[in-house]
Amino acid sequence: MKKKAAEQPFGVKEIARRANVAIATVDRVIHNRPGVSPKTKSKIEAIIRELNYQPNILARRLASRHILRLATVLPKVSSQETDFWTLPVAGIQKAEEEIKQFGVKVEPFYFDLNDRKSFGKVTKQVLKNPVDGILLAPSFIEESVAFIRSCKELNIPYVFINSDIPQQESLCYIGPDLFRSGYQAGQLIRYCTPRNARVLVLNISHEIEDHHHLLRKEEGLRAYFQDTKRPIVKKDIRQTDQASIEKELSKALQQHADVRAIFVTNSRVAAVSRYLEKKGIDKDILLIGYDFTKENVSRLDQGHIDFLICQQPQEQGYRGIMALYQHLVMKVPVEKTHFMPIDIITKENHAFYNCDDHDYC
Amino acid sequence: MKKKAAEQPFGVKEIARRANVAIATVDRVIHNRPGVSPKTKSKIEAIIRELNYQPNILARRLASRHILRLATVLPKVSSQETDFWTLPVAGIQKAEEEIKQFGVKVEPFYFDLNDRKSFGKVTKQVLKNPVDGILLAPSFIEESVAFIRSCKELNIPYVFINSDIPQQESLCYIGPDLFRSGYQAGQLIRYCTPRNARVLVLNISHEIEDHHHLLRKEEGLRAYFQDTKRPIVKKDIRQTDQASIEKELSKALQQHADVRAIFVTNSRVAAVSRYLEKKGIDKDILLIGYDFTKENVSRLDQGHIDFLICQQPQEQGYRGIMALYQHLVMKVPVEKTHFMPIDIITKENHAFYNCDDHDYC
DNA sequence: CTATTTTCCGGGTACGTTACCGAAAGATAG
DNA sequence: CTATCTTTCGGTAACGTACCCGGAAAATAG
Repeated sequence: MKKKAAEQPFGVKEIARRANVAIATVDRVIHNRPGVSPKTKSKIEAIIRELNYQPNILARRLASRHILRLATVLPKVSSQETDFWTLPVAGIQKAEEEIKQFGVKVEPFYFDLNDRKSFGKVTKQVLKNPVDGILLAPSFIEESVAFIRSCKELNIPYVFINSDIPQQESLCYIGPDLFRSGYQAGQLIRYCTPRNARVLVLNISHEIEDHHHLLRKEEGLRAYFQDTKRPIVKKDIRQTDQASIEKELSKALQQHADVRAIFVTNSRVAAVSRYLEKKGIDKDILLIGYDFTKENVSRLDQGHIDFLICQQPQEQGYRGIMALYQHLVMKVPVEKTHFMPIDIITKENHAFYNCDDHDYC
Repeated sequence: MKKKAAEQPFGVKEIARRANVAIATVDRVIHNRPGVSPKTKSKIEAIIRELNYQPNILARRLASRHILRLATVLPKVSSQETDFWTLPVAGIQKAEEEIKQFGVKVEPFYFDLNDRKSFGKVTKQVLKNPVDGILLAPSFIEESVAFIRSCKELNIPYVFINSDIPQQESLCYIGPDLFRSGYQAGQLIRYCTPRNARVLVLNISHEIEDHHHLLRKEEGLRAYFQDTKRPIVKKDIRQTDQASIEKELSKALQQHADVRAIFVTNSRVAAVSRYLEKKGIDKDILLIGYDFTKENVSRLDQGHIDFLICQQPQEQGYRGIMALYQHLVMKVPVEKTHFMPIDIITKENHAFYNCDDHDYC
């Protein structure tokens, strides 16, 4: 049951012995601190490479008096519009629970998705505190770019979650591949509707950045039907309240009476389903949308929504924090992109969707 | 950036001080070792409760000279039959990589799924070594029950993976909910075939235990169609080579020419798809099967299989090890069952299925 | 060449636990 | 009552790393 651990891994002590220096000196070169002559420094570095020295994380965290502070910058959870962000937040908390033993602390900051100014205010707030890493949902592109410029100056690593801003040298991106998820929706529609049934794409959002986000999904869908002559129409709805959605939707359906499938490019699909149910046409039109929100799941369960495409939101939060942790504590390189699986949720399987991370089972 | 950690958590030192004893004595009661009088023991225990003492895992692992040995008992990977188990093994390795820093070592043992005697031999082998925890795929029920009886006597915790033996006081079960996955298959079939198209259920396996395993899926499928008058036929195939499968399958299809959907209750679906392709009827019959094996994915990609139902095999391995780790190292209670999500894999999304855990993307 | 600064480095303590060794009690035997 | 064993406990060296402090050597100034 109990045995001595294999003494394979060498420590600073062995390095110091071989280099004929003190442990403190080895420590200095490991942390790239000044006070070491170039000669001894290179000698020690050579030995470190030779022994393939791997610092003992436990001892390191134990001896270190620091605590790592991670900040999350996410949209406020608004139960009225969509509670999508509750799940990433849950994942973040789970991650924090796991690693707080290791001296990591997570401090959440929230901005208002309907108020781009709030984003700037919150990010300014973040940088006032001492922070070692940032998890960011870059909902507003311009403001985000400005923010991460500051981060770069301060040498604070940041990871993007849920939507990406490419070429911004983030530590990594964690979230969906938007194009492929639209492509996936295309496949579901092809399987479940007649060959030439019309498809209606609905982008429901009043923020322009977010809109760009939705566009990629639409592109994916169109790419799937590229070679077929499937009729596809698109409708942008800029007001996200139920009444406006219904009005616009009604107009669109009047104009195209042959619509047999609706692809809502975000989590507002519940509002659409309510309209279809009211009109008694929810069984005639295939309805596909996004995200595992409470309301969406409820309406999926009642049969008013056919498919929900999800991207493991709580896992995104969990991995976002863990990526920072891996980078800052474990000092291991992290992959640049973590595309989440494209999960297809139905009435039948929703109860089992990541059931161990929350209370649905 | 750097600050003193909150000194909130009390350690053994503080406990010793308050109890007017030495640290060693506190350590003795913490580990329930002999050599402490009942009086001082209860006094120390009271203080521990009062302070809500949480041991520092890092210091504990650092100071401990022990290494934890976990054994995995899984089916051998046979590329000929099915390489299903490569993914759980990958997950296990990933977990080991993550926690070997903490003094955990994983030692794999493999048995032959086609030879129940090998199971007994391997498990005997396992108990010869010193082992602190076991991850077990209980493919052979009787033998497994005997094995875990020994484990219980030796007080070694064990977790079941991929298939469960209920009421066996395992630390936990990690794997699919078989019934619900069959139910899910029903839903896919309803969506993708005409209302009264016949469904053929294929159980392809020559081991009886395994068969019982498959039966639950069939039950799920039938449960889905319970109220409808959907015609369903079932065929058991006891020989798993391609020729036997084709012979039996051909017989079944001759007998029921109106079959429009085939539900293969395990990963042998590729063999079926090969037959359908050969006969040129792979486009006429909806084919649903299980598991993300290389061959299955390849044939899914070529359009010969329509859906694969998967249960995150690598995640199962990962979580299995982590559950033991959580229990043995972190000493936190683990949930009794981890039902994995029921993932629906298609030509369109397979490339994104847990792509960060292996090399498919 | 001496005085002062700068550069470089070693000693040593701390982090919270584990676990070994041996000492002081107490119990038992003779 | 002494000798021996047993129970109960305290002191303390590790574990591998971080980091402070002070001292020697080297560089610069005077």
